[in-house]
Amino acid sequence: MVLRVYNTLTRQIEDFVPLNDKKVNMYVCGPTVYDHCHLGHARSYISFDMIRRYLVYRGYDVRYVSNITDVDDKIIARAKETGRDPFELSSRFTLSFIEDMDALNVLRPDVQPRVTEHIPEIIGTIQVLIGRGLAYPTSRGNVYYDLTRSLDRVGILSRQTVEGLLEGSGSRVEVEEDKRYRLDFVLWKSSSESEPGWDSPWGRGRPGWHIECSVMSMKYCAQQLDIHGGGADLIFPHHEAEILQSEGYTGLRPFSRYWLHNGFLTIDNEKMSKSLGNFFTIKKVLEEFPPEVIRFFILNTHYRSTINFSEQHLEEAGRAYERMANTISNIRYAIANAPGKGGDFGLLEEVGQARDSFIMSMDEDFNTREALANLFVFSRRVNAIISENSPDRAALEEVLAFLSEIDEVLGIFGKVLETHEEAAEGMSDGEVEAIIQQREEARKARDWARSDAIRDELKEKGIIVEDGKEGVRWKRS
RNA sequence: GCCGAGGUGACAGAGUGGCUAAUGUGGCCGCCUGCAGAGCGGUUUUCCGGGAGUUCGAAUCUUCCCCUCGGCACCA
Repeated sequence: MVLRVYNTLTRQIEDFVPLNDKKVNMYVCGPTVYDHCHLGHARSYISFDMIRRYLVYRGYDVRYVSNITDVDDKIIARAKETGRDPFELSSRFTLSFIEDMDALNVLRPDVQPRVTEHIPEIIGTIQVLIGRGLAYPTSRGNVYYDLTRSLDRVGILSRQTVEGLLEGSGSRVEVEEDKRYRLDFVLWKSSSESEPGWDSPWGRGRPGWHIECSVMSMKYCAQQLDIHGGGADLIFPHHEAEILQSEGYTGLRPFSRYWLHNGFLTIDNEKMSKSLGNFFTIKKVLEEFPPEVIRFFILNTHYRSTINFSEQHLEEAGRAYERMANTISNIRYAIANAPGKGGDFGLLEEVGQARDSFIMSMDEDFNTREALANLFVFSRRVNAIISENSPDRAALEEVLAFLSEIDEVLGIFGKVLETHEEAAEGMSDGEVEAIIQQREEARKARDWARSDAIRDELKEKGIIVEDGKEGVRWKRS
């Protein structure tokens, strides 16, 4: 079976063939840190995290680089508004971002370069572009990319036409007076005294928005990438500018073989925006929902589709997730009571089929939605086998091992799989067990009133008691 | 204006030429249970935006129409 991915460059699903056999160089545009990250960021980085994890699962040697843009006009503007130092602001939100990603179980990139630590490289790259006649400095200390040298490349990713752009952009964007051509984009921007800046051959200034990704991806990945990812909103102009800059610098085409873009996240069917007042930060949502549910919710829609967020949908996802988690806990209880021998009652075959269908779904452009649907089918069958038969321990452990195998990709079952009923504040496991023992005695005596009272009491303390065929089980809610 | 995505059961959301159109949530019924929970089974009447076409066969391809959403020079 071959992995197939949707390539924005060709607008088609293609076989995935890296430049270098099993080696994959992957670069994903990171955030501009001028505020806490929102759910849209979560969507994007969870998607690419999943893609990265799946590539590893399929045996690729992945180098994953994702930047942090820590100097930018938005940061400067926000710093001015709040009277803070721009660097203090950006480092604060960088930490916040990393905190959020850790919470969401997004694996850290192999390299996470910051723009402010790469100013010399950026200046060097711009110098080369000027040397090649692809960029020009102006008397005001700005440097622009000369788009008239690459008009044939405009729209290569975005499918925009020069005419369309000229028509559309004029009304919305103030044209910088020192630009030669209206569509030229800035590589280096001069800074005023009060703005952060670095010395350069063109005077004190800072990098333009697109150049940093070109520079850092080439430095830490390769001159030609296998995968370049980011949100769909970055297709134009950001990624197209990156293509022009990078290819202009290296002379190699294509800059990236595959361009992958995740779809938007909307709130109640509207774009998330501050003016609409429907702006959700990751931190805010984490206050109400566990991270694995947020992850499940996001993976429960194909990464390219628009995903519509609402509390209701997240609650629904929580219930669906619970179903999976219950299956895992059913398996564990079965293991605790399983005979050493006795056969697998078809479990091993189910595992084999589940693995095949997982790979089949994921191979088709990372169809996590279908993969999860298959997993629910698997889950139902396992539950049925467990409740009707008594498969032996080895078979049950095989099921658990499979779930933890695919969780290397999904990253949602960690808590349920790895920890036994985790220690919580209040009561120790022993104390809980002791109280449950009392209830067992009451049950034996058919004192249902007392038995139910104990169960209710424990529930108030966050302990859920369930009576099963094999005996009592309990968990912390 | 230009570019793009999409309209599938109560809701969410896969499927993109061919068995009774996944899966989850919700509703209803049943099994199990002292009860509850979890789980399992069943069920939720014509669910594929509309018309025309291609085809033995279309949610899936072509075409027209209607509607929704997004991008358009520093938003993941």
